[in-house]
Amino acid sequence: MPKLGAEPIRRAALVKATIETVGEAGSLEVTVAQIARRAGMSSALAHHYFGSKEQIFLAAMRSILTLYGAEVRGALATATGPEARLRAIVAGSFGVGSFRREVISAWLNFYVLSQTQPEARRLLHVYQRRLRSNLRHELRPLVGSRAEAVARGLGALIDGVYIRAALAEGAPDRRYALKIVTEYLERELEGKA
Amino acid sequence: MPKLGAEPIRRAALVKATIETVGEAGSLEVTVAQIARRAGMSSALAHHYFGSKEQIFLAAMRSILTLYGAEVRGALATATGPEARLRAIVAGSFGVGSFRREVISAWLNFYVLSQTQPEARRLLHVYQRRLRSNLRHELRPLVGSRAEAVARGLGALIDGVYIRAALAEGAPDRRYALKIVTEYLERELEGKA
DNA sequence: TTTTTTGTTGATTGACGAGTCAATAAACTT
DNA sequence: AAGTTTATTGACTCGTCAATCAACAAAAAA
Repeated sequence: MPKLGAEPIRRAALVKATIETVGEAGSLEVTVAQIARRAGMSSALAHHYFGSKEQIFLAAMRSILTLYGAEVRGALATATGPEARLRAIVAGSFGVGSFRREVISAWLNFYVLSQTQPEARRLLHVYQRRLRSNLRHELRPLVGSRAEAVARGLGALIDGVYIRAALAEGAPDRRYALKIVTEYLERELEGKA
Repeated sequence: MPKLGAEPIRRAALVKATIETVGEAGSLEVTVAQIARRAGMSSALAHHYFGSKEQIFLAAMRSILTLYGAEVRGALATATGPEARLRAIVAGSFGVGSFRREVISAWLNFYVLSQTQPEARRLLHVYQRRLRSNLRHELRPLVGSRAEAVARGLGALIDGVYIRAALAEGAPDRRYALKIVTEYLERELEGKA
């Protein structure tokens, strides 16, 4: 029963289902059929819209990165001054949308995918660069020449906290994650002014 | 042509080949046949000694974690005093044996495996706890009540630096990795004494 | 109303890969 | 010498899964 204009809805449903399925399975070794079933359609339809499993994964990854970017931008919107903006970037990185079990787990898996998949790698690089550039920009007036190193450290720490959250049992603790990264930031800023 | 006492040699060869294969492929989706070929034997023999692919992976993971532990202990052997010991732990974490392309990549993949595989998870937990406990122990006299938080931060940062190295192209830069983590440590220690 | 476009799926294909097995052979035991 | 244990592999089984296809249905266009 074709309701026209199904394509965008189907695609979105598949992307959502992919993140959930990969997140729950904790692995990319999920079948297109599993994803499709969760999204309420046949695997044939999933192939019809995305062409291949690879493309489904890439779409899911884009979705995660877009969500992440949106949360950072959202947090940044109301922040003025370098320190506030740095805090906003960090807070945005642990936003309620991104810092969720399945999303974290899916993110980790897509991270691994980036080792093999050129396009996945590209996507990840774009976001890493953007984050580092944002951090560096706000850090410059506060820590001068150390900006680059601190930006890299913060980036790595954020990744590290994510990866650990992926392995921890129970719901990931946003507050605690935030605290760790924020304290790092504060230590680095201490000798400022 | 059975040379007796082949078992330990074969097992070691398979473990080594597994790390190399997984590291190069950047994925756990490698076949037992690939691993076995690289180790110079048939896939049947690999199954004969390990029983299953899963067991092969676990053996490889144990090997990585054992190597890591050995490097940390090695660095610790000559260090006296909390600060020197902390530096040793960090340095050991980026030892020449562990902080190598294939090993890092394999490590990342086994990390992901830990989301699914109970035994892999257990192994990782053991090592994470040991690291944190070591760090905490040396941190206590230096930062007091902050020891726990700093230990967690350091652990996460080390993981984060590893994970980023997995994605970076070219040979991983030990010196730079070490610098980032060491500086974090120094900042935390600054207000000491 | 015929035709085209869009949506949808069950069934099938084709490849691949983990794990098993039977067979072969060299060494070691009795 | 006969029997047992250890080493080793080619061939095979069996399941799984990505991807394709033929076919059907409803809406839109002609």
